[in-house]
Amino acid sequence: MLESLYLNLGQHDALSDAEKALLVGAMTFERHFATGQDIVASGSRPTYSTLILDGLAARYKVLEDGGRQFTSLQVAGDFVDLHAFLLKTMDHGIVALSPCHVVFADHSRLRAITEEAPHLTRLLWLDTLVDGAIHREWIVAMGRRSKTSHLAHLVCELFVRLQVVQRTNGMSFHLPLSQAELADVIGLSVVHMNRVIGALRKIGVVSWANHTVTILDWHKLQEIAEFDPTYLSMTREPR
Amino acid sequence: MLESLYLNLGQHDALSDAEKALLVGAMTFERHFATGQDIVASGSRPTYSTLILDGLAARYKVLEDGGRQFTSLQVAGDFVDLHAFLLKTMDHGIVALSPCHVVFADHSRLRAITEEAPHLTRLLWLDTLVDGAIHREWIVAMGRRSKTSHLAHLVCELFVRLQVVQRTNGMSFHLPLSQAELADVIGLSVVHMNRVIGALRKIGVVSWANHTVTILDWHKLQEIAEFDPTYLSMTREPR
DNA sequence: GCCAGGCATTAACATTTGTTAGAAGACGCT
DNA sequence: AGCGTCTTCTAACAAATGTTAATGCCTGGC
Repeated sequence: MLESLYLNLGQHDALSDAEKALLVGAMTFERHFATGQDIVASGSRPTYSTLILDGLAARYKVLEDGGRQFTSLQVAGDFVDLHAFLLKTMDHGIVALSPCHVVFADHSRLRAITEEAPHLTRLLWLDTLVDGAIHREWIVAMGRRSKTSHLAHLVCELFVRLQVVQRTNGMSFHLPLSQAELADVIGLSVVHMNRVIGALRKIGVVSWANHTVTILDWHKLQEIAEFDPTYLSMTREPR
Repeated sequence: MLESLYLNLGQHDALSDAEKALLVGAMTFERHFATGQDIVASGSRPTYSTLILDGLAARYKVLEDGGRQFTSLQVAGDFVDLHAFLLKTMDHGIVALSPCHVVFADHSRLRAITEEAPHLTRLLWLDTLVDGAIHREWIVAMGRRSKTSHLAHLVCELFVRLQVVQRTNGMSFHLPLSQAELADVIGLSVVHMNRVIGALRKIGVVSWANHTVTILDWHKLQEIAEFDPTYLSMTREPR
């Protein structure tokens, strides 16, 4: 059941069978969320962390004027709120952007892992560190890239992350985001989001229809995005 | 010597004397960096993590067109590259924005801490999680706040963080950043950065001269920024 | 005290991005 | 098939932000 988690953690360093067993042992019940449902509410103090088995979810904050900003996208194999294990209080919400199948890991059992399984603890820590690295890359994209480059970068990142957990299909992947939602990822108005998608299409590096993105020219896309996957730490080495 | 680190980690949960001793034991040599010097180079694979004892530093990335974006500001008591302990390869650089006094913690000794001191490990992990929370707040600011609000938010955040490590002076703090550097924090041109600072001054919530920021109206500043310090996890509770 | 260079500030203009509004298309429901 | 609703896409205009350039200020070196 935890295949996607093994793929995710395992891309950084080898996972032993004992460690896999500990992860399985940390899981409690499963649940399905419908598109648009909140998986974790802002301000809550969860006693479990949520692992996505399938689907797409996002962290977000809402401002007083109603503006919404997504701060991360989470795919299969991602813990959406592993940080809440130590941060305790959620300062943001997490919403399902597609039907999501998730499983909950008890904080008390995660704590036991930190007491007894140092290597696995480091891998879980690392998982949150990669989260941070992705955040930094997003900050760079928001601050200093053109919007076209930003979108191209997002496509590169999602493609690579989805590939790791075997959710790509050739050079295509499913991206169940409306343009309004995408605008809340990039930090744009819907109208301009539409212009930017149009620009990428016009250049001919991606086709984008029916919530399916197909990369037509990976090399050129990567060039536009200045995409360097180093920040995703995809090399397998002792950690 | 590690007072600022104790203040930083200790704001989240109590630190025992044994834990303080472990931290002291992890430290190797100290060093001073001049303003503008790189503390950690992008692409390097450090075998130690760097703790700031005094000074201001920043993580940054540089794009092909020469554009620079800071992804975080680091103050006394912050580990600037604790994440490199597990990420291994630096995907960004770290530069001193003022004269910096730092001390290096050996990765092998940090690793020993993860093997033997679970609670301290969780506190170090937490430190990197707060880093991530700050990143998310920056993403929200870049994507959905007005530039004035973004700057106000930054001032609020820095004031609170500096207060924790006792680097404020009443309602003032030292901010040794040129407007060009500040522009690389917010993601603006220098000219517009100047306009935005002018706007905050005009509203009368801060005075800003000689690299010293004085908050004249905290309540109003917080309101403009929609600043809610929850994300900094400043409550002391079992972790 | 004088000079050079960096920094802050302003102006004028160009470009990007947002807003409002509406038309056309897609999609589920009955 | 028909309907309503959400989504995509466009247009026209408004506002925010970037660019280039010039000015004056301040500070450190001589």
